[in-house]
Amino acid sequence: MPVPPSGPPLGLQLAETARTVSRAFDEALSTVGGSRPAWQILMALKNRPTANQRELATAVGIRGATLTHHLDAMESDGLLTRRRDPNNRRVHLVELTERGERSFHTMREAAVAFDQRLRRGLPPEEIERLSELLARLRDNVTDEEDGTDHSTNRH
Amino acid sequence: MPVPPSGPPLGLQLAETARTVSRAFDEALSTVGGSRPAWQILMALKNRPTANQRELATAVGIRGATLTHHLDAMESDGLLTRRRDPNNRRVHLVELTERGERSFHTMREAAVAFDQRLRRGLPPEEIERLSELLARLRDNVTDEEDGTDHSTNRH
DNA sequence: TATTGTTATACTCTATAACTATA
DNA sequence: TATAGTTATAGAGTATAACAATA
Repeated sequence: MPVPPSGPPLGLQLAETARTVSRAFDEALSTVGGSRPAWQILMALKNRPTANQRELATAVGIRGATLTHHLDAMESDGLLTRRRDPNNRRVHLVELTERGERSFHTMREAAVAFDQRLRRGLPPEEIERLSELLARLRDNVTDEEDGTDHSTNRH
Repeated sequence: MPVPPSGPPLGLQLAETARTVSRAFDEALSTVGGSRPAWQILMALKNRPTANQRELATAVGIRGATLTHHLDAMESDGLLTRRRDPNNRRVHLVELTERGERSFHTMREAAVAFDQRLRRGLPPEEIERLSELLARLRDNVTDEEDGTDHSTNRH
């Protein structure tokens, strides 16, 4: 079985980078009292105000029960409210509070600062290139049209 | 406060890519009965056979207690043995068993296959470039010589 | 019955603190 | 006392399964 001659497995480098960077990113957020899940949920809410939870969970990439878990914490922190949709009382509309707005902006600043740190020494073309490469990696790992059998229906 | 004009925060894209790719990588390993921590520990062991646990933990980037946790599982799976170092009986030497060797090779194949999937459509120069960019990102996030105050002595 | 969300429970990875055994 | 490792415990993030409320 021919093995690619290229150096250390890309997957490994990537996993390592992923871990290192994610850790630093999480830490940057927790410094301002945030967390990655909260940040992603807040962003999803900014994109679609008064979203229901199914939409949110999908946007954030987690399961409904996991979302509930985070929303409970964020609600008791006063970042958001949940209320029934009058049109369909099964649906809970999630909305940001004033405090949630402020928290979002604070986290956004932390994320931007983190970005600047991350970009140090990388000219814009490189950033652009990296951005494309990352998108490509996501696609490569998400798609399943490639002949080989990963019998993994995405969970 | 000037904010970089560039699109979606790089940190976010990266976190998202990291999560997606890490998840897929973890799944690729678990398909062959492995896991990321086990894989990293096995690799560290291949690099320095009969390492002690302090060295291993450092190589893998986790705490001693966390390593013990994983080693317990791997030992009861028969992948490795721990025995006292006769020269310094405080030290536990960790060594791969036959079965550990096999497991390593299986995981390595899974990692290589994952890599090929990850590389799809990326010519070697791009991979090389990506590899450098990733290293750069790790450095940017690991270093602390940049004026700003992250009072984070690396844990 | 189907859909939306919650509750109960558990798993994985990680960590800190207190402990044991050596030195 | 200092060092190597383990045990006890906890916390964050995630998941599945069973449930309640609504349609």
